[in-house]
Amino acid sequence: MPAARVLIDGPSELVFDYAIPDGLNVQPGCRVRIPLRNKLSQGTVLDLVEQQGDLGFSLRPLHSLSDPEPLITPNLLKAGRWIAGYYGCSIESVIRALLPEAVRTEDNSAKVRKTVVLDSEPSPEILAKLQKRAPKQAAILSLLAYAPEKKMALADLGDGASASVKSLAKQELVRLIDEEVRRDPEADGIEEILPDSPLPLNDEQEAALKVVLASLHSPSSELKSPILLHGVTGSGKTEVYLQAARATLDLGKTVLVLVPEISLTPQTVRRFRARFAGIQEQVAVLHSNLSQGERFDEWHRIRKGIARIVIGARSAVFAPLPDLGLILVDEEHENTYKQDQIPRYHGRDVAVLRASLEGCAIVLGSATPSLESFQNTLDGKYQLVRLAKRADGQSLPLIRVLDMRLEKQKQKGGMAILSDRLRVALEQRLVKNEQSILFLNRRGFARSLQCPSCGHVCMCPHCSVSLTYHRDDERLMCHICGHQAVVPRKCPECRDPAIALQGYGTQKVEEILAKVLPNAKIARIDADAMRKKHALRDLLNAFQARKIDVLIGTQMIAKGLHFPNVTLVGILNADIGLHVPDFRAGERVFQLLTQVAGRAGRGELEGEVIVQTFTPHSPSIQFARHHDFDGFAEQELEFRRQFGFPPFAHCAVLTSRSTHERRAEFTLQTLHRRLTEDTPPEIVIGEPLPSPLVKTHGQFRFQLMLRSPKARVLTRHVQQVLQKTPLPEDVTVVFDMDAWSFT
DNA sequence: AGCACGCCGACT
DNA sequence: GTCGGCGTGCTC
Repeated sequence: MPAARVLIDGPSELVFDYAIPDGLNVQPGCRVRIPLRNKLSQGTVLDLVEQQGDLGFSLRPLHSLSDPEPLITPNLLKAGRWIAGYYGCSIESVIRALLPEAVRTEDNSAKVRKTVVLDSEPSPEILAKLQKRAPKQAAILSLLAYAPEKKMALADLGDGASASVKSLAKQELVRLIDEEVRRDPEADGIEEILPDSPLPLNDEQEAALKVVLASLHSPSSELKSPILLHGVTGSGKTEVYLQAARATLDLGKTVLVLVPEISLTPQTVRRFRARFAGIQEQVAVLHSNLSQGERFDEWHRIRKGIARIVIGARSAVFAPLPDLGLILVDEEHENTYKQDQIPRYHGRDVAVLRASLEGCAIVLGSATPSLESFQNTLDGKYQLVRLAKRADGQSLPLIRVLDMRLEKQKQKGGMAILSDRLRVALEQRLVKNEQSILFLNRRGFARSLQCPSCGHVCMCPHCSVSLTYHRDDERLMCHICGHQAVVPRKCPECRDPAIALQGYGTQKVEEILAKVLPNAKIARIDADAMRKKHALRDLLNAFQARKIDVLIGTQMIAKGLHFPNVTLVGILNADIGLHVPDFRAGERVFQLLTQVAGRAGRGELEGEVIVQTFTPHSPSIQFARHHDFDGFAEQELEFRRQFGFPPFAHCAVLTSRSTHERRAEFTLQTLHRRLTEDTPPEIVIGEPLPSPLVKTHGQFRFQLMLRSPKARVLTRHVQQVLQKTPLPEDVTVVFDMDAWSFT
């Protein structure tokens, strides 16, 4: 007799076997109620196992099924096991990601609305009688007669209608039912969606679509390998996605669309709903900002096959779609696909795994592919498809690189924030009534507050960073932990009142611009300006309607935006991020410049990009300037190969943190010592060092980099050491496989 | 002696 | 997570 191996809910990672009572159809992935001690608990069936040998006791039978069918499909369960092994996290933590809280808790249910239904028209006699005796009831009946489907929500019939309805129901003139209503996450505030139809494809798009369709139709194996769609900004990747999605639906299969962040879901949803206007209700949205109710509804609509297109961020990779035919990963290079909490999976990589388990087609799209994905095309593991031209035939924007060292000499004593060239270019756009975007990857007004006589810099008391001055609320703020402080009148150390602002951020640029271009309408988009709900949407709408001339923003404006009237993009300080101690620094700068530059010239008008930098000859900047992805990739891959960095090895980080500096350091040193004993030969272990940002949120952090061409070997080795090393109290150790951030 | 409290291991 | 066993130590 097989038993059910059950993972019990809760943080303790308990796995027990239970006997299966007759007549219960228990499958892996089922949610079950099980007796544990003297109480009932809930759990997830991981496996059906043959009971082997004598355990010395007989298994307790499981109590019942929470849901009649398995909530986790076999493929998703397989993917879950893979994630646990690959990233070195507990299967319980993965199941949590697989089955959102809203779905696993039993007391959630569909939202119902009291609805009044009119089954048949009342006879004129009855109506006449009611008219006299109960005019309110008669009014309700006539309202219902004209309502769509002859039904209305009780709440919509106005205050005090419920007594009348009750009476009508008693006379069997109407029925009162509970109708399930969908809590639509994207219903709120979205303008009416105008249906559109497929656009004609150019040759490149046609060829790309053909490759995707071949993969979609191929029964298996070779042609199913992932497709990397490298399409320059404005090349019309989305149109290829939309037509591929249509073909998938026509096959009776379903589509999963992943976007890098939640803020990008509405625009993607809008495009899919417009294209699939007749079947809008088949488009579901899934991301971590949904309310419990919305998530419950969307999840079950997906599982039942009602929603056949799912659009969402990282966590949507676990959407329980039946008959998955196609996965689209948009902007596949984005770091936001990496989850920074346990389980620390990479959404794109899990998508690739899922595609292979489901035997479905997968397209990774980007204007700046990650070197990992690109190397996979060189190795023949992925297919490479290119869109080198912009869809509308426009050329890519002209990119000028401005040496700010010269500019600084010119503007003697000035901060060299806005070059003459950029200022003139902005003025020209104003005259021509065209729009501009200025990009600066630092918010706030001034980077720090420093005393000119003693050199003291105002630091965050909890983090090893300087506090940023924000003029809006006249405060010093920490961008790591959010700590706020008042601005001191004089130096806290030496009492010199000459303490001064250093560096600049978006707020300062906004102020300078207001002076330089007094007639321009200027707006700023960054985390501070967007604190209000819908602020981003409203501002982008205003920009679209040309009510704003110049948009200043941080990386919030770097991706996905499409504004045909933007002909100038200025990048104020392209160097930020170039000098961080991270082997991906160059790749990141190249991607950012290319993406931001891509916002220019997306309509009829030609675009121009001005890049201000203190290191004009940096390869990332030069390759971006020439729109030369291949050149950049070739050089960067050579460097990565030489030093054994990704994509030629997997890179993991082990971090220890504690409020006690010495304890964190000592713990990591101990782990390092143990890791270097009996190390599998392919693993390279770095030195335990303080993190580049030693202190954050009041905790000291030390880290250790490990590399290996084989991810599983690395994870297993680290897990083994972690398991047998007791950690001192107050020290947390984090293992991050395929880590993306090293700060 | 009787009981409150906290630690720790087991839970199929 | 949660229950219960057990040891400690305080109070009646």
